[in-house]
Amino acid sequence: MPKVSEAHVEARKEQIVNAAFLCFARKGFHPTTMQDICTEANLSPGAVYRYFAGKEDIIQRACGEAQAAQHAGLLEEALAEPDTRAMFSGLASAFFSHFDDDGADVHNRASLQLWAEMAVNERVRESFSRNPAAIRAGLDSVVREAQRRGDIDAGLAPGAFASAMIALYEGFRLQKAMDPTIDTADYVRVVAALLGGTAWTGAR
Amino acid sequence: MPKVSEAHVEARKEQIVNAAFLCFARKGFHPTTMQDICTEANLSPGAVYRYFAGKEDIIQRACGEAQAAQHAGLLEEALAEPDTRAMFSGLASAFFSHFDDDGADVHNRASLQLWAEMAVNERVRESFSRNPAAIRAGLDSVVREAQRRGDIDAGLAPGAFASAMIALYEGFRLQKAMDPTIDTADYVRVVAALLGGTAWTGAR
Amino acid sequence: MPKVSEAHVEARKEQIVNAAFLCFARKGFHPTTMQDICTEANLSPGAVYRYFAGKEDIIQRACGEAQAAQHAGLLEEALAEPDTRAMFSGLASAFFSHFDDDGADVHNRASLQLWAEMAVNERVRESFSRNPAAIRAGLDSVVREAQRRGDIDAGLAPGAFASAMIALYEGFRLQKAMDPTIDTADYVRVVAALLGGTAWTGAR
Amino acid sequence: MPKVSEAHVEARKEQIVNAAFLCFARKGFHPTTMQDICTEANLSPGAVYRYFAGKEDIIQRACGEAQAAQHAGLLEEALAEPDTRAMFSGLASAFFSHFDDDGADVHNRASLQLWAEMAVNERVRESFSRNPAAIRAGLDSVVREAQRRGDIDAGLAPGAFASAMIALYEGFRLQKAMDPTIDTADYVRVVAALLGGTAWTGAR
DNA sequence: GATGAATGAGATTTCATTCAT
DNA sequence: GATGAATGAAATCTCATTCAT
Repeated sequence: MPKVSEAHVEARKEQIVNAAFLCFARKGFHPTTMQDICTEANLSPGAVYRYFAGKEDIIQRACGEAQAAQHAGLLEEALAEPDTRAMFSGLASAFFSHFDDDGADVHNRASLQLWAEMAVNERVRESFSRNPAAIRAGLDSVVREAQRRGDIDAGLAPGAFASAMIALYEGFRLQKAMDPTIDTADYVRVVAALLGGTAWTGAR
Repeated sequence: MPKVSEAHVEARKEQIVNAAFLCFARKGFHPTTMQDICTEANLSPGAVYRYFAGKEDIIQRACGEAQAAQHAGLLEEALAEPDTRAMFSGLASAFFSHFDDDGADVHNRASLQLWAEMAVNERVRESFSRNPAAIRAGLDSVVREAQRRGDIDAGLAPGAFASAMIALYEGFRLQKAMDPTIDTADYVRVVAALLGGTAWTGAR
Repeated sequence: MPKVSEAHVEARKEQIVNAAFLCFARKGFHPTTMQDICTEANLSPGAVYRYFAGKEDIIQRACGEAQAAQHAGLLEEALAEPDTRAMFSGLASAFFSHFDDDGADVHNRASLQLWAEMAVNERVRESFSRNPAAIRAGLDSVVREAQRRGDIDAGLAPGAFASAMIALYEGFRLQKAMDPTIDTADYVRVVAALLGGTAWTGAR
Repeated sequence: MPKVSEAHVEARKEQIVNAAFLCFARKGFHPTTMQDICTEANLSPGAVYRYFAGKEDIIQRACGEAQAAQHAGLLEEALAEPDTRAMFSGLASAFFSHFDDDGADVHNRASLQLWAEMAVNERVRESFSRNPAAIRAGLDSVVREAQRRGDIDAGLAPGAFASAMIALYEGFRLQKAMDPTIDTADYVRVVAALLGGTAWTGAR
């Protein structure tokens, strides 16, 4: 009896969060009304409030969803790759592989809402800084390893280099959110070339 | 009648937009109330409505402000620089020079709000896509020039390269908005090195 | 879902319109606030807005109510009466029969508000000119019939005669709205006498 | 010095009241804003408040204007006419003579606003019941005189007869306010015929 | 568990009125 | 005297949340 219930509860929560996620991507957090979410989820307000304490709560959960794709796991894999260029281009491929999925633009727009909210809402910022921090730490290790191997200029600050990698990732998402027709493959090639030192063909 | 007005009206609008800008950076567009703006501007609601038709109108003007710094003029200057590396590092310095100004973090947070709003609000998107488009076009020219000189791999799509440059810029702003203590100088060095081909020190 | 709704919705709308009607009669359309209506209806603002789109919408419905009494049906009955005098006095009795009902003065004052609004508000005028037009057409037929029978001077314009009948009706309402103590029975006698040619006792 | 001033003051008041009158006829009392009046009068709010204590005050004065035409003087003249029919038709002509003047429809619509306001606003009602009362009294005398002469059925209540005369007057104005194209001359003929006993051509 | 009608605080906006210039 | 910018109370309307059924 509790087992069924538990599954049911999770299913309902999922249903609501998905609906909310869609609404947020469409209108942003604040312009989205509870009614919007209820309508999208085919549920009554009362039902929604059985599963979530309030709008804030739903935003939190939906934001978690928005971040879910950014699995830090990739980074450990990357470190195992002995060829630095392969490591970088592998990372680029892995990170950008979802950008042409179905619904990726929904995800990108929602992600933007999350960034904006984090900039402004302490609670959300605290909730969601853990994952980015982990990724940043992972990238940091990757950069240090590349420097240790002598492939990346040891004079560059590893943290700043990691920032640049994050910027290449999130900054592209920004642009995709504005115009989903931008070509991802071309972009990935540029990123791999920049990191792998093959973009520059002039004099060293 | 016109004696006081002309200048006075502009001053008042400025005053209100500045107040709004601050509020937006603090709370985001939608959670900011007219009352917040009035309080910040030390003005009554009636006074604000003498100068702006409504909240939407203020958002528009404040967004304009948020973009103002992104002067396309720099790009024409850059094209005149014969040394490609100098061109890139000049651009990087110029673009990032405002990131440690007083109030830069306010600007960054507000900028994030604008991105989020653009993703979601057709009107705002239309109003503000012109400037980014101009910058993108300018960067495109810069990249093509670098390829013509043989300094950048001609096999890379210039538009994608421009996207990467924008990502390095906006993606850093994202991170600064979350954590203003990130070091800008280190970051600029990394960007210049990536673009100028000096980051990679391994085998070509 | 439909079980309660159907009837309940209508009942609520009725309740709100009745409350509004009372308020309008007391203070006029524009000085009546939504809060007045809510208080009178013992409902919260949110509840009222579930049933009506706004104040304008309520005014429309309340105006419909204000007109409801003016049933064009009477006129067809009247045409069937072969004696012209009986026809006129029957009409007079029927039309004025509601003037001493409970709440008639509320109705009269509200009616006045409607006239004033119609004079000034295109939308309301368009919504409510249909019923008066029908009544005018009906009276026109009545007058023509009386002329055909030779009881009313054929040289008089039927439309103008109909106007006079309307004036005797609405003009009395005006006076009742100002002073509800005016005697209706006396007035009906005068109207019947004027129309039936028995008021004048001098030389023909 | 005080003489010029006084004339000036009166001229300004006139100017403002006229502007207000026009606005009231266009939009009604309450929807008309002070700004509307100022604009129409080509005056600033400050100037208007020098001459009137507030909106209420202007409404009062404008209402006075709306009534001004209804000069009780006509009634004394009427009593002097020895022929009752001539008396009635003279009154009708006199009373309705202004209905085709330039600006009569403005006046009619404004008049309607006044009636509506009187029904609802004690202060206005008190201010403006004097004139109608005088007219009613005058008409009463006229009716009694006609009854004394044997021309009007002595069994009819004189007050009710007077009410009918007022109704024929104000009720027509109502209709003119809705549709200014209604023919006045035709209507006056009907009124004179009704009162003078010539409308009924059937058996006595 | 689910529903959706109801609540009521609070947001945006208007406008009569004042007052420094 | 005149101006019109500024005030701020009040009006309309929205929406997160509750609760009887």
